[in-house]
Amino acid sequence: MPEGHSVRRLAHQFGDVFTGEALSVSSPQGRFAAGAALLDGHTLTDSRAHGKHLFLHFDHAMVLHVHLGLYGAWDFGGDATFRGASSIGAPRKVGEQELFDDDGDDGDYQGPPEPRGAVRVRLVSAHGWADLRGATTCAVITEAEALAVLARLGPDPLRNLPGDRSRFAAGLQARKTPVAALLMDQKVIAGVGNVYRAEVLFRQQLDPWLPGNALSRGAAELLWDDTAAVMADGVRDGRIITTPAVYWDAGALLPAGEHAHYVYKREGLPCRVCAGPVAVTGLVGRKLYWCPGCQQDAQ
DNA sequence: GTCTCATGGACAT
DNA sequence: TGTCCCTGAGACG
Repeated sequence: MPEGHSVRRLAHQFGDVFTGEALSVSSPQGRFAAGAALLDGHTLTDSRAHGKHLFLHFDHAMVLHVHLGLYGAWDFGGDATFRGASSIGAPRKVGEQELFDDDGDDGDYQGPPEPRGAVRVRLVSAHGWADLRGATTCAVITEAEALAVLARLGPDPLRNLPGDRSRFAAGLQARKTPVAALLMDQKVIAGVGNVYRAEVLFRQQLDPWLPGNALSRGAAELLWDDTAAVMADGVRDGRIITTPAVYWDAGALLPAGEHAHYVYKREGLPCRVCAGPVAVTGLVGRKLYWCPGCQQDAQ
């Protein structure tokens, strides 16, 4: 899935291309027909992200709440006006990765294409369209219900509001759960997924099994700051890159070798720092990638 | 064609 | 801790 950085980019994108526009809302797949009818014809007034949750606010105080889950994705298309307004370029697909669809014919936009596959929701403005597929959550809720969703989420490092760092540090230190599990707990920190979890623990040289309450206040705050920094890079780049440029091939941004990560999906390969083999272990149902040499033996 | 896996999370047990 | 849901891509026959 899109971790928090992708959802933030999506919020920007909806703000840029659809805010202030009356939208036709439909569910080509049919599964969201009732929800679509509640929104159809209304104007998008605001677009917000918190962690992995996206909230599209409409002029009648109803909110489209979307969580992409593992497989969800949005894609976009439109005319020159739409593409010009887009912050991420359109047409685009934003899901597990961002793709540019180069079969788009800029010149003669004829409206949205025939829906392909299972399109849960389609939004259409005068200038463009957006399709949602495969989301875990897609629901029309009230403003109060949206606030309730926010209330059960932890601080979002991409917002990084005053007090968030302390709240995160306190959340870590209050529990004896392994720090690798706490980073995936959206009540502790919102927006981190399996890639950022593994990469940030490596960057901070933290043993994934270290209990939260064994971290010092300083270590917890550094973990927050590094997560905020690397996720902000992800918002800028539109992809998760956690390694510094020294590891990339000369030239463009990450060509041939793909050296974007330190440990994620690199099991068995030599660690970029200590050259020992990167390991993968199951932790609460997910795969945890880490370097025993750097993150355990060194402790 | 069929199977497996994936950057989640809710719920039951 | 296990099970189920959402969809599509790639590996395999």
